[in-house]
Amino acid sequence: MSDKQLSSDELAVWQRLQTVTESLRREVGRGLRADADLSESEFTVLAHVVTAGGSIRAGECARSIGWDSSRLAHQLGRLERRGLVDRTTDATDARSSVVSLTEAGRAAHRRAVGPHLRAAQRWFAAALAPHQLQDLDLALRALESHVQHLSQEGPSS
Amino acid sequence: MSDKQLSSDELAVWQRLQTVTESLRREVGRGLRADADLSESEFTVLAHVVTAGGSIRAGECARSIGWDSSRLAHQLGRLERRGLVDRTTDATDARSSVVSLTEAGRAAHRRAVGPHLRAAQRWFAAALAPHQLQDLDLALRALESHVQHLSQEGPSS
DNA sequence: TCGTTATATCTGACATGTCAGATAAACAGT
DNA sequence: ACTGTTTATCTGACATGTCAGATATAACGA
Repeated sequence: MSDKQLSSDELAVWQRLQTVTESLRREVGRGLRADADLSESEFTVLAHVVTAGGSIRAGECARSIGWDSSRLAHQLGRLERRGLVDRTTDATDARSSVVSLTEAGRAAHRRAVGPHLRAAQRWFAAALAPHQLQDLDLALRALESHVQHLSQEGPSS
Repeated sequence: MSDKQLSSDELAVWQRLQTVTESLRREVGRGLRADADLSESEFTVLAHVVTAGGSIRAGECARSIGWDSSRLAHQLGRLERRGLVDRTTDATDARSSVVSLTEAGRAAHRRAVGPHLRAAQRWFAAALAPHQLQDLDLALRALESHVQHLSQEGPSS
């Protein structure tokens, strides 16, 4: 389609995006592990189940997080082994499974949400002036819709 | 230190940053695997060795990438098994090991660099207007120095 | 109903990332 | 030289992520 080449400025920003977000993910994940003994991925799943009201079909959960079903299935297996969620087959569609929080899962989420918000404040929000936050949001929205658009159609150019 | 709480706007941008960068990483990585049979991590290591002139001490490589030494050691093990790099002990310091590219490693890097740049153009740069790129860069620089500053001193607030 | 296709989820194999701790060499002070 | 400490790297255990393919159910058409 377009044969424009990447400028060195663009490359530098692209690389900075990678390294900075990777550091952030690592540091915040480390804190969550230390504060609440949950990985970022575990917390994400628990949070989405909580938001859905305590139980949700697996496929819907995967879609809302943005994961493929395999990744979610593995994570659910680990969460189930840890006793934080239950899986039961859906009454109206026996292919589907319904994920629900155990009491321990609810407790783990409660324990994690405060530290998680504080970590986001400390590592992320504290670094940015209001206009920078706004600019960042606009750029991310543009990227978000671009990526969504691209990944729907052809995998290659 | 500061007890400011995260606003819902800030939380939304934080979450968007996570999801968008994760999608980007996944899609670009998928393309690199398809185009050049290299993972993003493998390519990163090869590229840093190339930039260093074809060989580099392991610790310096880890620092330049921003990885801890364990992560690099595992990746080097895999790259060595694939025949893309060699490891030899440094002549001047027997604790240290020197990583160098094999001919296959050089070839793999050559094969990957074009597709990788095109992927960055297609998935990232194509989505952003020049001023958005600039704004994003400024926000990322602010985050970068903030993270670097924080991770040097105390691990907790 | 039967056969085919689509959908929802799971599984196994393997690559990757993180953590704690092992190993070994260099260094510093005595 | 001896001892303790620091530095550079590696290893093993385990959690995570990705891919291909298995399994089972639902949905649809002949």
